[in-house]
Amino acid sequence: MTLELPVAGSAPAPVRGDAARNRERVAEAAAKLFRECGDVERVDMRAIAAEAGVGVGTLYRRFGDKASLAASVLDDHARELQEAILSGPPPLGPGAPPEERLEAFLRALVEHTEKALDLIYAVEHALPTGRFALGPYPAWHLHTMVLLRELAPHVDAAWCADALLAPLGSTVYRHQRRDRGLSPEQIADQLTLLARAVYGSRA
Amino acid sequence: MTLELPVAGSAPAPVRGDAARNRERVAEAAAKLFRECGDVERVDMRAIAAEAGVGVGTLYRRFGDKASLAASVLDDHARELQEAILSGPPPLGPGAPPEERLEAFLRALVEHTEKALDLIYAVEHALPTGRFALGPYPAWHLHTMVLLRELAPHVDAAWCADALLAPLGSTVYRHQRRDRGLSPEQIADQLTLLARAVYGSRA
DNA sequence: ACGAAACCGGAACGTTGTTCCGCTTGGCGC
DNA sequence: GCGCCAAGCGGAACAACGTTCCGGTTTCGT
Repeated sequence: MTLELPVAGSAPAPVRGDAARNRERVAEAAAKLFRECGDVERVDMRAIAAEAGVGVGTLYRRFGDKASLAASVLDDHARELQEAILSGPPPLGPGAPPEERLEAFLRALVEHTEKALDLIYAVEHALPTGRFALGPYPAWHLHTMVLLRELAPHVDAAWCADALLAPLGSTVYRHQRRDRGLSPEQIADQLTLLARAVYGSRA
Repeated sequence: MTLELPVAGSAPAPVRGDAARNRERVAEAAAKLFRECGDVERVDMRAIAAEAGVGVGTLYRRFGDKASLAASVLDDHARELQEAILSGPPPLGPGAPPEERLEAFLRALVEHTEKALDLIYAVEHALPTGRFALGPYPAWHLHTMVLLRELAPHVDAAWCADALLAPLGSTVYRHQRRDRGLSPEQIADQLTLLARAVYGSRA
């Protein structure tokens, strides 16, 4: 996550090779078990340690506590999408007109949610603040807000961005997929229609 | 929650007076502690028992487990709103045109969420399925869906109902109130605008 | 008033997140 | 190549939690 930039006057805090290797192993083991079990709370820290082939102390030295481990796992998964938005090819990346970028973004977000639903659901449920505080949400909200401001200066972009992203929260998405039987394509289509209704409306 | 309907051929299972009294006490104590603490997981069952003046065994005999206790507390709080919708005076109850009923419903839901936010947040966060499975959500979704079908036959009413109710999930609402600094009135206004955009749009 | 059935309290059990400490190991200066 | 030592390691130990269990007590129809 952080790049370990050396700060003037302080020791750069070099990371030992085995520590980095173990961190990787733990992150992978945690992601696997969270996904398999479907609920972070039902995954034992001892089980993660065993799966990774390390002791429990190592988990706590690298990640602090269980919630931080979960959060770290979550934004490992989101980084790819993040980079595609910031510097990838249009229409997801910069360069396309706002309507196309917004639609591409919403569809990419549906795809991302679909691909890692169990993991996202498991982690979001365990975080004390839901999805808003940590991880990729602030960036997604900002992106949506900027595009909405171009498309519809007359609406409250901050609120509408939350409202557009709310159906992609893991609990809502999961409910629509499992209980209502909707396909990812149907959800993406509906979401696109909702977005158009928002910026097509006149206050 | 259930009405203890007597089944043909079985004893009606009379409820002893002290049992009913204790059930009431436990529900009140749990609601108080959930609200004060802001997170179900951080409230000890022993603390609820002590606050209610009973033993922990009584909690489990009446409510089965912690999640059921939390769920029970939650729909005690929602029953009032539920009845106002089904048989109260217009525009919340039957008799008003659909646009007015929908708007009144959304505003009432904002008010309800605002009044019991800490409790709702605490309980929803502890439930394994979020808010969808138990409690009042199915009724609210159905109500919204029926009204939307009258107002906008061209949209997917089931999906749009979820989308309209999603910003009222306790995590989203809490985020908007606390982190974004919006007032309940602003949220209700924005939600109303969103609803109008939905049924005012032409597919 | 009396007896049976239902109910009560709280000690006890198993599981979990987290801490702690003695031993091990990797990387740098020589 | 080698030794030093801070950083890292494993896993036993601790505290807190949800839940179960059982001997004594209370309620209510008769």
